[in-house]
Amino acid sequence: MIRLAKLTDYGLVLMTTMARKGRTSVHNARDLAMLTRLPLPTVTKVLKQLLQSGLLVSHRGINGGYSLTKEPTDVSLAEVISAIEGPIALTECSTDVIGLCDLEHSCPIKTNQRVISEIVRGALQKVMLSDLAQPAQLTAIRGVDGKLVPTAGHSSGRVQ
Amino acid sequence: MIRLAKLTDYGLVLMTTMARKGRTSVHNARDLAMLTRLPLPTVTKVLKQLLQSGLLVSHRGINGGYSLTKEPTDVSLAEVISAIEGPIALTECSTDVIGLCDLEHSCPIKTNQRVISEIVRGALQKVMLSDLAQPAQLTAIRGVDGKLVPTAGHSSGRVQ
DNA sequence: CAAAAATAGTACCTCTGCGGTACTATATAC
DNA sequence: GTATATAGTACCGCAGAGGTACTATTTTTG
Repeated sequence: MIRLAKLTDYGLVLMTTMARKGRTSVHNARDLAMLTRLPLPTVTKVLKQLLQSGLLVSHRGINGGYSLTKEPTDVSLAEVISAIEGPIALTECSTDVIGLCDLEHSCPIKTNQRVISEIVRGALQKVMLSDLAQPAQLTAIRGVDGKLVPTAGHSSGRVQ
Repeated sequence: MIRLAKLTDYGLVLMTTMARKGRTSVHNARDLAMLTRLPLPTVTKVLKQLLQSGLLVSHRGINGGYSLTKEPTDVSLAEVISAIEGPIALTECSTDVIGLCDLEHSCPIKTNQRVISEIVRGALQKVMLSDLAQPAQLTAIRGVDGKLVPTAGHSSGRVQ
């Protein structure tokens, strides 16, 4: 339902937790599992994915662990999300992969769906990890055009 | 992967197809299946869901069919999407249902995830069915703040 | 050098829910 | 009354998410 996968959610929790301690501090999987109250095997799995996407660096052996490769202010939610669940695309049609859809050549809204994906992706690129790490301060967010937009009661909601 | 379900995609195709013919024209399931090149059983299933959500009105018997309840300019993508797959929420935590998440009381980013969902939902509420029905004319879209934003090459994409 | 502690990588299993199909009931036009 | 359409329900198969287990590798420490 336009829903992030659970593992992605966990990834956001882990990245946020690490971001709070600063880029240079090292976190091992066990401690992160304790802090986040998530099961250890799941935590290690997600950390491996974040590592392979380059969002984390690892250090093995005793006193080893993970740390952020970039400052929390330089990591967007879009990066974290796509690190775990691949490219952000609201429909298969909006990826560049061909042959996935029978309607390939006749789909009437293909181009528009790319637009939709762009809008969502753009919104997620505007929110940084540092924004999530400081929940109390997030009362506004940069809109698609980069300007600040209040997050509460924003605009004409016709739906729900 | 932050992906619309196929059925939702079909819903958008069907609604767009109907929107092109205007609000008052009646479409039966068989013709819509032909037009969209989608399997008839699937088309009828989606139409039923759109009907129950109030986006369509139906007329039974010979010469029966479906038609839009509102003008295409008054139907947002958010409405169509939530009609088929329920409330737009990027994580279970951002719905109002409680008891879904073990972290309920300790989740460090719960409030922020609501914000993320709001941003995405807001973006989808800004795009109307009439925008999708006229693909060639959609070169800009209203941003989160309501201002027009070009859809091509817009802004600093750090990801992908 | 050996043991302990951490990550790296792979493989596997379970189970939800999406996607698709079939069937029956009901309403309407002629 | 018959043909044609929608209304509603129930069912099935399967991909993929979520979770687990096991082994290999690296590094610190005594």
